[in-house]
Amino acid sequence: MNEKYFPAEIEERQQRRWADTGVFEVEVNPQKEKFYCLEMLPYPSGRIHMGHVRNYSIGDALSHFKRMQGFNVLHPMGWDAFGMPAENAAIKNNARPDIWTFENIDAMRVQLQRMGFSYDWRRDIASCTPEYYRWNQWFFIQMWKQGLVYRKNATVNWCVKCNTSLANEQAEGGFCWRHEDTPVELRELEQWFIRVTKYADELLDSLDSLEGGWPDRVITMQRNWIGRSKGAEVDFGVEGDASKKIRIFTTRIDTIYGASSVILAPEHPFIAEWIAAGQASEELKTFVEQQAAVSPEDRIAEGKEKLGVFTGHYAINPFNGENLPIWTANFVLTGYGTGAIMAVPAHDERDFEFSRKYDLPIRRVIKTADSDEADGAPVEAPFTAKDDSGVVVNSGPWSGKPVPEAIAAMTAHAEEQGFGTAQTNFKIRDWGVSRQRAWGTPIPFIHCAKCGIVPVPEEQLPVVLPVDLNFASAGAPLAEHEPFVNVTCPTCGGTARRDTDTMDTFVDSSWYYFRYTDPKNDQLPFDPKVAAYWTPVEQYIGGIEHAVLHLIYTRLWTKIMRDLGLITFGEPVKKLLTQGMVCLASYRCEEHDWLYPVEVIDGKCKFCGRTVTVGRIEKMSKSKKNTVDPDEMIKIYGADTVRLFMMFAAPPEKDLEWSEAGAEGAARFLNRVWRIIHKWHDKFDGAAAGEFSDAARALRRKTHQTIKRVTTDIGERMNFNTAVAALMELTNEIYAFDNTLKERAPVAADKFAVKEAMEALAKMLAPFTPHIAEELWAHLGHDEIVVGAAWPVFEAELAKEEELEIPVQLNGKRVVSVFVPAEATDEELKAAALADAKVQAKLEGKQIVKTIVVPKRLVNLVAK
RNA sequence: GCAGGUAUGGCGCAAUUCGGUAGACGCGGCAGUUUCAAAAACUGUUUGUUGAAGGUUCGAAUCCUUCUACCUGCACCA
Repeated sequence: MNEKYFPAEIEERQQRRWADTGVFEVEVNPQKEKFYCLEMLPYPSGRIHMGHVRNYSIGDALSHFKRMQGFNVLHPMGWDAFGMPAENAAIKNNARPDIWTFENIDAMRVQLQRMGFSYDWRRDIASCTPEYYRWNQWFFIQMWKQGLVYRKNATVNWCVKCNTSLANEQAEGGFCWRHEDTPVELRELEQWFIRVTKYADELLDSLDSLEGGWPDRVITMQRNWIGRSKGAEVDFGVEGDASKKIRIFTTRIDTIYGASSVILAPEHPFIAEWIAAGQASEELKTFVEQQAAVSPEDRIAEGKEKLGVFTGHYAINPFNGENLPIWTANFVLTGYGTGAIMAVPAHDERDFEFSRKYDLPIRRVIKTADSDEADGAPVEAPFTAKDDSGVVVNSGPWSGKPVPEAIAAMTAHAEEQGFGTAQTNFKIRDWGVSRQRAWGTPIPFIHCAKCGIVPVPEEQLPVVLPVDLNFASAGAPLAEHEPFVNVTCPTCGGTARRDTDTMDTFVDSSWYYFRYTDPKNDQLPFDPKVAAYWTPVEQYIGGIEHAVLHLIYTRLWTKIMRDLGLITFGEPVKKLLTQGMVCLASYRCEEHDWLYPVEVIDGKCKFCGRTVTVGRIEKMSKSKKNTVDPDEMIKIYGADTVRLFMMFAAPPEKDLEWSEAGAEGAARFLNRVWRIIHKWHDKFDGAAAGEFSDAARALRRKTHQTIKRVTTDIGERMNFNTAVAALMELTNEIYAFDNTLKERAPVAADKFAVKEAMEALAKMLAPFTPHIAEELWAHLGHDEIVVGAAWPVFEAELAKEEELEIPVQLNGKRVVSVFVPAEATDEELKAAALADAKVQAKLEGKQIVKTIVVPKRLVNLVAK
C-alpha cells in the first residue's frame, strides 16, 4: 500500500477493474428483487457540467447502496440527442448535426466514465439513432390508429428570410435570431397534435397516488398546469338572427343574472361573419386586425391593458331574456373554453376592470349569507369569494339559494331547457408535437394528392432522417432534400410527398427509460416481459426544471403504453427527487465584463487589475461565467473528492454552493482515512474478539451506531450529507482510539475493533467514493470487489450506550446533567436527579409540584 | 396577486420524524506540537435572544397565529 493517496492512479485502476469484471452489468433475475435507479439523461452539449455531476453522484450513491443491500440494480445512462444546438452548429459551419452530436456524446461519455459512475454502459442509447427513433415513429402510428394523433392549424413564429418557423427562443424580442432586422411573423400552419386532453382527468386524478413519493411542489405545479375547471356551457341567442347562438363557458353559472355583456375572442367566427356581411364598424375591423398580430401569450401578458370594442350586436340571456351588448376583447382567448364569455363584473376581477373602463353596468348577484348590504348598493370591488359561502340574490327564482346549490340547479335547468350543458375544461392543451426542424424524428406520414394523409407502413419503418442536408441555403433543409421528400404513395402507388415535420424532443424523453430495459430490441420498443421485471422506476432523480413538461409527457406516454398493452401500470415513477442547483458567486470587471472564477485573483481582474464586483450566489451559467469545470476539479482532486463534496455540502434537494475550500476539506478527509488505514493495514495479525477495553468498546459502539445512522440516512431519508458527516465522525473516533494506543501495544481485541471499524468505513464510503473504498478494501485484505460486497449490518447490542447523560431541568431550565446506567428506570432517573447536590441547592425552600420524566432522555422538576 | 419553499455560530449547514441538553460534520479563525523555516499533519480552542412578535405547553429551533426578508413556480383560463 502506498503511503500517500494518489487519486488519479487508483481511480483509473478501479475503473478498469469494474469494467473487466462487469459488476454493473445486470440482467433480469426473478430470484432477486430489482431496483430501478434513473437519472435524467443529458443533452450532449459536449461537456458535462457541475449540475450533471451532482445529479449523477446522487443517483450513483443510491445505486451502490441498493446494490450492496442485495438488490438487482438497473442503473443506465443515455443521450437526449436530438435538438436545436446540433442544428445551430450545423447552420453555423454547414456541417453535419449527426457528426457533431456523436462527437459530443463520445466526449461526454469519457467524462462520465472518468467520474466512475456505476452505469451498465451496454444499455447506452442515443435518441438520434434510427434504432431508437423508429419506435417514436411506431408509437406515433399506433396513436394515430387510436385517434390520439390528429392535425390542426396552429400558430408558429415565422421568419420570411429563413423561410422557416422559429422556436420561441429563436424569436425572442420579436426578431429572428439570424436576421436581426427581420420581424417575426405569426403564421398558421397545419401541424400534428397528441390528444393529451383525453388523458387529462387521469393525469390529474392519479397525481394523488404520487403523494409521498413525489415532492409536493411538483404535484402542485402539475395540478395547476393541467388546470381542470368544472363549469357549464350556455347558449346566448343573438338579437335579430335566430340562426346564431353564442356558446359561452362559465364556472359560475349562478352569476348569470349579473351578466352585463357577452365578450367574444377577436378570432370568434361570428366576428368574421359580421365583417364579411358588412355589419362591422371600422373600429371593430381595425381592432381585429391589430389583435391578429399579437400572440395569445402577449395579449394576456402581465400588466397588459384590457382592450375591447362593441360589435354593434346584442345577445339574449337565456335565463331572463335580457339583451346584452356583444363585445370583443383581447383578454378573451380563442383557445380556451368556447372563445366566448359572459362578463359578470360584480364577481370577476377581469370583468370588473373591463366593465369599469367601458362603462358597462355592474350588478351584484352574490353576497355573503350574513351581509346586511342592500342588494342594490353600488359595487366598489368585485366579490369573488371562492369558498362557496355566498348566497344568490337579484336572480329571479334562484334568489336566496346558496352558491353550490344554485350552480347545480341552474345547470340542470339549462340542460332541461336545451340551452346549456355541464362542461369541464382544462388549461392543459393538446401537445403540439410538430417542429419545422431538421434534427429530429421524422414524422412517419405521407401526403398524397389522391389518398390524403397516409401513414408509412410499419414494416417500412424507420423513416430514416437524411444526414446530408444543406444547412447553408435559406429555408428548411429537410423540405429541400428531394430524395427524402419525393416518395410513392403506399396506398395508390402514385407520386406523393413525405411529411417534413419532425417531432418535439420531449417525445424522445417520454419513454427512453423503458428502452434501457431492452435496448437492442428490433421487434418492439421493448419486450413487455422484460419491462414488467424492471419497471416502474423506483427512484428518478433530476432537475426541477422538468417538473411540468417532461414529467407530464412521460406520465401521459406511460398511460398510452398501458392502453397499447405494453405495460400494466399507469404511473412510471414511484419516487422523484428534484435536486437543487449548483451555485457560485459571479464576478464582474468594469472593463472585461463577466469573469470566470479563475480569472479573479485576490478580488482583482486578472487582465487589468481592477477590483471586481462580486455578484450574488446563483445557479452556475455560461452567460455569467460563474462556472467550474468538473474536469479541472477532477484533475486537481480526483473524482472521489468531487463526488464526496457534492454529497456532503448540502441535502440533495437544496441548492449547493460550490466551494474550493469545501472540496479541499473533502480531499483532506479522504487523506485522513487513507493515512490511518495505511498505518494499520499490515498490523492486523492475530486480531480476535476477546476482552475489550473501555476505549475499544467505545470504538465498536461508534462503528455500529454509524452503520445504523448511515443506513437510514441513505436508505430512508436520502440525506447523504449527514451520512457523510457520520463517516467523518467514525474516522475521528478511529483516530481517537489510535491515540489511546500511544502508551501501550495493541492487543488482539484492539486490532479486532480497529479492523471492524475500518472495514465498515471502507464499505460505507463505497456509495460516495467508490474508487478509494475499493482500494482500501483491498488493502484491508479482501480480494472481492467492495461495490459488490454486502452492506454492513449493525448489531443493536453493540450500538447501545452503556451510560446515559440525563439533563435535569428545573421549571424547564437545565440545571445540571446526571449520569445513569443505560437501563435505568424512570424512578431511578428521578432519584438520581433529586440526589444531585446542585439540584438540591436550587430546590431549597421550594415545593415540587410535578415531575416529568422522559424515559432515557430527561427529568424536569416543576417547583414553586 | 396566488401557491410552495427557506431563515439556526464568521461561512456551508446538523438537531424538526413524534416538542425533551441547540450544534454533529466540514470550512474559516486562534493556540500548541512538529520544523532551520514554512506547508502538510496532529492536538486543542473559538461563537447564538434559532428572521420578528404573540400563543399553546412543565418544556418550543420543532406545533399554532401574525409579520418581515429572500428563493422558486404560476399569473387575466372565464
